[in-house]
Amino acid sequence: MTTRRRIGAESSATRAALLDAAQQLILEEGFAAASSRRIAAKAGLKPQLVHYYFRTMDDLYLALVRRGAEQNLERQARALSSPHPLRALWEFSSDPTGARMTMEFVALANHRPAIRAELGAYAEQFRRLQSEALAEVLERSGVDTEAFPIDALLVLMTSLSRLMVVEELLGLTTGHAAMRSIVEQFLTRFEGPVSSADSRSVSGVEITRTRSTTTGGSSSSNDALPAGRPGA
Amino acid sequence: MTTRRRIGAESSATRAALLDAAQQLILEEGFAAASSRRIAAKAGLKPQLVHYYFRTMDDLYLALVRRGAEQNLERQARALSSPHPLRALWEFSSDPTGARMTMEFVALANHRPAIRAELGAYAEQFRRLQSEALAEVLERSGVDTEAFPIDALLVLMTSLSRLMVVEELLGLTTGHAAMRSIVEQFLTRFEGPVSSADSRSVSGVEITRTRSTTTGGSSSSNDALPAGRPGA
DNA sequence: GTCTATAGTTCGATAGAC
DNA sequence: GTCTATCGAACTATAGAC
Repeated sequence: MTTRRRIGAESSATRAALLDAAQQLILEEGFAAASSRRIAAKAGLKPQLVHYYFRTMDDLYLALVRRGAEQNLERQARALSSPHPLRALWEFSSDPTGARMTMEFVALANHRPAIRAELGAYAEQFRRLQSEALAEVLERSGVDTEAFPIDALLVLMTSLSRLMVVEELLGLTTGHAAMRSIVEQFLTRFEGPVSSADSRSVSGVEITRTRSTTTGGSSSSNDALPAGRPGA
Repeated sequence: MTTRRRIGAESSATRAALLDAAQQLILEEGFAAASSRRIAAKAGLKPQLVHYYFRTMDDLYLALVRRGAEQNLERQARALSSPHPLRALWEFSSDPTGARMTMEFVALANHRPAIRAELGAYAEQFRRLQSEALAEVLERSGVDTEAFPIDALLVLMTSLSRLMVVEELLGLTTGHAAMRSIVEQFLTRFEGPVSSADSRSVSGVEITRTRSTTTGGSSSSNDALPAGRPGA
């Protein structure tokens, strides 16, 4: 079926550089701008190299989903094991860069079955991870998981953070301050007030969106698509 | 500045047919598929007509935003004036077709300033309309708007309906049933149980997504982009 | 692993005849 | 208002030399 053609190794630094460039382009100008030519140009490489490492553009996008998802699974695991998992989770999924990246991919997934399948599978993993990690923590905290199941709480937190990020992109902030204050009350009630120790370092959402050269394109060098599960 | 060239009247039936075709294409295959050539083909017209009615593709997309937004403002006004405005609002913003259309446009807006501005403006209008309409109703219903301001409630309802719709597109439904049952409790508490009279007829979200010919392309003939405000 | 060369599409947009 | 004709650009993907 598929025309047999040489394909570069997954471990290649060039390949990683191409993925980095693609990610940056998608974030800055959307998928329409992430063409093989432009990706290569941004990475300082020849366009044909894109097709050497990825048979089709879909393959490239898929690789991007996988890489981002793996990074996020790790980050989320760290967040969930913090002393204040709820708060960490909230901040994690409130990261604008991650939300934007997720948005782009979900829109793409809507019309590309292969990407939808991949994204859906990871989304389930993300939620399961959250669910399991919070189960014991919340029982202890005194949350009434009878009236408000953990999975529902996760849906709630995810949806709120996602929507607010996206609305802010459009310049719409009506009701956001009030909503954030309510969330803050909730977080404080079950995990105590903000301690300057958490947040930042714990959630690990310190996005370096400004890589443009190729130097040192190791697998951990790129930080976009960092927030919550893909699903908003 | 702009090259002067003839532009067709806004009242044209052909123009409406082009917008219909574009909307359908976006819904089915995303913006990437909504090219001038493909839009014309779907409408059974010549590609050049697209540029006769719209100077650029951005102009066409903008016209689509405007038309959809106006339709939605009307629908939402109807929903809000129903005997059960909260429930009507919930069902209105839970419509999958509207959510998908909004998603596409938000992703586009993210990288096209003109569209972002237009979408943002409408989003504000939508929320203001919701806010004003619910103000009196809720005070009466006994909702504690001190602890939970109306605008925050709107953010909450919008975000929940949007996220669940999108997640379902990906095949992820964990926590949805539990969340819906909680929402249902809330709605029942303040507006009573479901009466078969509301829903369907009131929210006006009876989508006719299956137009493919051009016949009768009046301005009210197309029903996509029907749900909630654009903002998720 | 990276290069040159290139086939084959599709795209947005315009000019000008009817 | 709709048509024919067309320019110039961008795109995905492949073959084959180095």
